[in-house]
Amino acid sequence: MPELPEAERARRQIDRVVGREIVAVDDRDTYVCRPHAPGEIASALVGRRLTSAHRRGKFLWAETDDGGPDLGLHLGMAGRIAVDEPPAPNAWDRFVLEFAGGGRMALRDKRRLGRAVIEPDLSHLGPDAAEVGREAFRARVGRGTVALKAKLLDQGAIAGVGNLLADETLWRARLSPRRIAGELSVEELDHLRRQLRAATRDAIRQGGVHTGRFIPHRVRGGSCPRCGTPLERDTIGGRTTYWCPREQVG
DNA sequence: AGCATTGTTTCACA
DNA sequence: TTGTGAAACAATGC
Repeated sequence: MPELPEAERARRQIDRVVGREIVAVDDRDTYVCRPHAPGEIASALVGRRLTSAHRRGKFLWAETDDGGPDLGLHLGMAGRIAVDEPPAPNAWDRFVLEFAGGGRMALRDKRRLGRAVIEPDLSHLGPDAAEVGREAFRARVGRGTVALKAKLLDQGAIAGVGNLLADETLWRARLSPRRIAGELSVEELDHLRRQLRAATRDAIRQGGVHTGRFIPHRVRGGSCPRCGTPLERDTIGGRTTYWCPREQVG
């Protein structure tokens, strides 16, 4: 599920535990917690409190009190943040904070591609896709010879757009995913940015990227919800891509 | 059985 | 050096 909208909802969950004292940490999953050894994150956090929750693109982090280290979290392909919910039955809680008084916060992730890390490095991330300014968007997205779809997915260009949000945005903007990023006009780039912000805002408000106008039709045999044309399907930028060959031309 | 999957990193290659 | 594309990663669901 996790793209920018899901990550923002996860950030708000983390916000709920700000101020609580951490009394125990389960960091035994050495894949999710790599490169940390078991107990490393625990010893850095036990006794502290989270003081704030932040997000850039799909990456989450929380600051800690008394100059403690930041805790970085990523939802990977299937993760979510579960606050004060009973432990998952299938060992899907890959990383857990337990708080004084019995509450808990878990990174719940079937696929195990999520991450928990101390002092995360965000230097490779571009500006958040929901907040990037017009000039930065033009400069970062409107360059290069890669397909437009692939450019939207490049977290170093702008951060937060995943496969579904990219398809939803391109459909709203009526731009082909195959366009060359560096060949878009300034007008097209500004229009694309506006549609991206709208799609993102709607998805956050309505509960996830699934709730888009295009995504429900994004299946084999699906057709364009505006004009009824059967959707095209191909791999672009390494990801399965659906689009309307009639409206998203060129 | 085989394939696809809403993400990221690494590596080979032009 | 820069950019691009494929593969690997883990696990589940159809």
